[in-house]
Amino acid sequence: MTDTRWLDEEEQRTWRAFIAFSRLLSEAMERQLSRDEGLPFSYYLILAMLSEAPGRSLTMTELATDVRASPSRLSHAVNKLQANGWVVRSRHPDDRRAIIASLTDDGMAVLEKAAPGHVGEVRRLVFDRLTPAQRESFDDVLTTLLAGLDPDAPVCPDAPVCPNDPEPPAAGVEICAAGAALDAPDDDSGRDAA
Amino acid sequence: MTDTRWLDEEEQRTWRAFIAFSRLLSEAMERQLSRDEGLPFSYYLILAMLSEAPGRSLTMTELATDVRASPSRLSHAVNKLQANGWVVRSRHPDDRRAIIASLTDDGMAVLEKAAPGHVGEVRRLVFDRLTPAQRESFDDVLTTLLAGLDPDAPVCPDAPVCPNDPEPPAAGVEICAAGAALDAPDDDSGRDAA
DNA sequence: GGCGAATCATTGAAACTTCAAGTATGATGG
DNA sequence: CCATCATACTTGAAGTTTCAATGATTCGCC
Repeated sequence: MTDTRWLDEEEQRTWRAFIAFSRLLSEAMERQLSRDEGLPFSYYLILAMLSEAPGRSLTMTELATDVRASPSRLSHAVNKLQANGWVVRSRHPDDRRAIIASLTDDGMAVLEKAAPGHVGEVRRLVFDRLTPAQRESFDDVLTTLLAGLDPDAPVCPDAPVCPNDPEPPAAGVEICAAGAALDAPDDDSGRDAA
Repeated sequence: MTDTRWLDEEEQRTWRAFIAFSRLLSEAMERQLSRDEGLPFSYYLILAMLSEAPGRSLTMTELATDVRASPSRLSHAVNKLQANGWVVRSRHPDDRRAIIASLTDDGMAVLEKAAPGHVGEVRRLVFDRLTPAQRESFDDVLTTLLAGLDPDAPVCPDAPVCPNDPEPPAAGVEICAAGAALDAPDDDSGRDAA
């Protein structure tokens, strides 16, 4: 117990900076989305992830994994999103335990409306302030730490988070709305995919 | 609206890595403290900040600023901590609007008990995985970004967060429990405050 | 001295998340 | 076939945070 290896002064400074940054940034993101769209960030993330999925659909379990939420949390959240008409649930054809959540057109519209403001905030608060070298170091550190936190993290090893072209142009609004969807007129094919 | 400057592929990868890291780490910290001490991280932070303050006391506003919580959030949290006997409230001698929150001996004991496990987790998940150069880059990036988020952030400019020696050896358990307090036998001066 | 604005803090309701069951379906083995 | 266990998901209650409204007190100013 007393053999704890405490943090030295520099480590402590770094740690405090991280805590502070992490809180302030997430609050800023929440505030922006909440103010402009009345949407919590975690809900935005769900819509974004669905928008990228083939057929804009995923099972609850897949979706929970993607947004890193507990099954319970996701279930409650989808209840809300469904009540808003942004997501619908349907049975899985092969496994009747599973439920498929799909983004509706209304949900997609909400996401497309929210994306620019959200991306603007990310850019303003983060990327516009970093030199290319800093951005690269940042990425390096995050990747390193992430590996230790989540061994099987499919986060961004080589391939991007989302298997984004095994299907017809998935046309999702990415977490930060890479923009693909905003130009893609219609993939509304709906689902064959799912 | 359509003139949004979207994130390029690298920025997007970095941003997703940050989101993932941030969530996973804070969940890991919460889990560790909750499992071992039944204490939410935000409460731990309040105790830690109080422990570093002169006389182990701060006004609610000062405390809220230090832990970066809203006044309301802090008030609710202190209600809980007070119910546990870890913090007490008292009137400010000079400004009767203000309330002084002070860490009790019981609260200090809880903090000292919780610190080693918490620090161990931080070390294991973060600092043990970074090279000195990485740690330094990380600090640099965080400092840069923090400056933009919180202009008047007294986070760690030159002087450390807490005015830590204007008084008799403050002997606090720092956020990461630098260890000072764990050796400091007694500053229990308690202060007129409590 | 006293009015109005700003500051310090608290409260209750609503929103979100977590925790501990609980239901239903699928897979396994006798 | 049936018992058993694992998986997929939901629910209700409890805990924490946010939001809007409110009570005190102090400060600036005439």
